[in-house]
Amino acid sequence: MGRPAQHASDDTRSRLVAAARDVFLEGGVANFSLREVARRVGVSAAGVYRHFDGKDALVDAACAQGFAVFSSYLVRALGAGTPRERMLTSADQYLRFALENPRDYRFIFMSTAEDIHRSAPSLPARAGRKDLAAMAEDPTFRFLVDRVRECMAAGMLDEGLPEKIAVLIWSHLHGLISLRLSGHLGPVGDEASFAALYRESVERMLQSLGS
Amino acid sequence: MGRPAQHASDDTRSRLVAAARDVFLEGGVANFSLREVARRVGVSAAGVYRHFDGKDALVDAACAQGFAVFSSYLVRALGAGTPRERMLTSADQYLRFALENPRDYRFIFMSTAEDIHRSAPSLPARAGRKDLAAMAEDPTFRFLVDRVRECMAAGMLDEGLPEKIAVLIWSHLHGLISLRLSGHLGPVGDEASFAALYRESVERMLQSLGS
DNA sequence: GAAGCTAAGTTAACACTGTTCACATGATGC
DNA sequence: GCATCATGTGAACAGTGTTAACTTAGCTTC
Repeated sequence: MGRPAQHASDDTRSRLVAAARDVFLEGGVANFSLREVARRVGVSAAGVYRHFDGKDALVDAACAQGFAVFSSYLVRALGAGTPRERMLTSADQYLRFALENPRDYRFIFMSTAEDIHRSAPSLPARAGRKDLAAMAEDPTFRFLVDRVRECMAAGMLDEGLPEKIAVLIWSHLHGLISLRLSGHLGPVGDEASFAALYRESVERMLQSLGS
Repeated sequence: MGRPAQHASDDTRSRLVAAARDVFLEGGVANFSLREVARRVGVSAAGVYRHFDGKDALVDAACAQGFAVFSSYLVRALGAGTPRERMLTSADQYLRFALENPRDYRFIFMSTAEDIHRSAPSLPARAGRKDLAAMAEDPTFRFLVDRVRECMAAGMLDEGLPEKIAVLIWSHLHGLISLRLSGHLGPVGDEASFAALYRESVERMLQSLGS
């Protein structure tokens, strides 16, 4: 509160994450270079270490900002009138984000912590860390659970564990998008017809989960 | 045929891809090092270039071998008796492969060409390359389309474009597995209960697509 | 105002990486 | 016997992440 400008000149810090984001979106994970980011901001490579613990932390910060953009897409769906419309619009926004920011989407949902960081802890370690407690904080999941819950309350989805239904729906959406983005879904054709397939698939999903 | 041992001593070549696979599975994409592979085989870094065009080609070779392992899982499903059993067993084998070789699964289905290679051509370029023609050769997709087709012939799936149905099913399976592997599915709990959710989900899917 | 402390930056170095080049060497074919 | 060619080598280059020692500007506190 009254503390006098704790992070007064974090200007370069934010310029670093902005540049990191640029570099990242231009070249992907493989081409990401801490030195290149430093170069663009006009600071020495070592200088970056005054603001971040290292390359990984810098990438994390860039990712966090990408996540903020994603949230801005989802939140627009809250403007819709009925629970059903909010659910459908959420799915739409989810798709829009993926198609308009494919690299961000891949980075957030298709890359694992192992891909990004160099440490390679085995799966159990990650699962143990994330299970239940930490997972409840995943904003994407919470958002979707909320949509499911209000659809249940409105009677257009059968009662049940909202988390379980949310998993089913999210998996389906993510699966379609993920396969599309990774190029395994060639025959679907252009973007418009993929979007159509996506919407058709969402409707079918909701219908099959309703009474 | 009669050509005298064109690749007589490709022994080191195959040892290179074996070592590459080891290194890759141990450390993931980020930690993969051509020099490390060369070191393990007992060859100089430059020597690798006698057998591969560079790091990317080496990774490609390792990936191709991983894909062969994947095929060996799928092909086991063909032993089942009825079309329905073959379909369900295929889904089971798909899951088994993913859970027993999570790194391979991620490498094959969750990483994009951009993640692996350093070049970062925009999405349209990739889509153009893979659309329709090349896609028909994707063994995974062909396999699944076959399963769908014979289920249609057996009357347990409604008639329609098998490719379209295959996309729906595959997306669903992949979505579940992908979210599980990337740690976004914490609350589902242990592996056994995830497998149960997976199977339940497959049944539901088939039922909703049947007459 | 002088002294001291801290945040933010520097340069230099280390141990890596992928890649290329000029060179050795051992087997093969004529 | 001699040339060819695949297969290997070592040295070098440019680039990477990271660390250490050093400067410097700004603020606090006597």
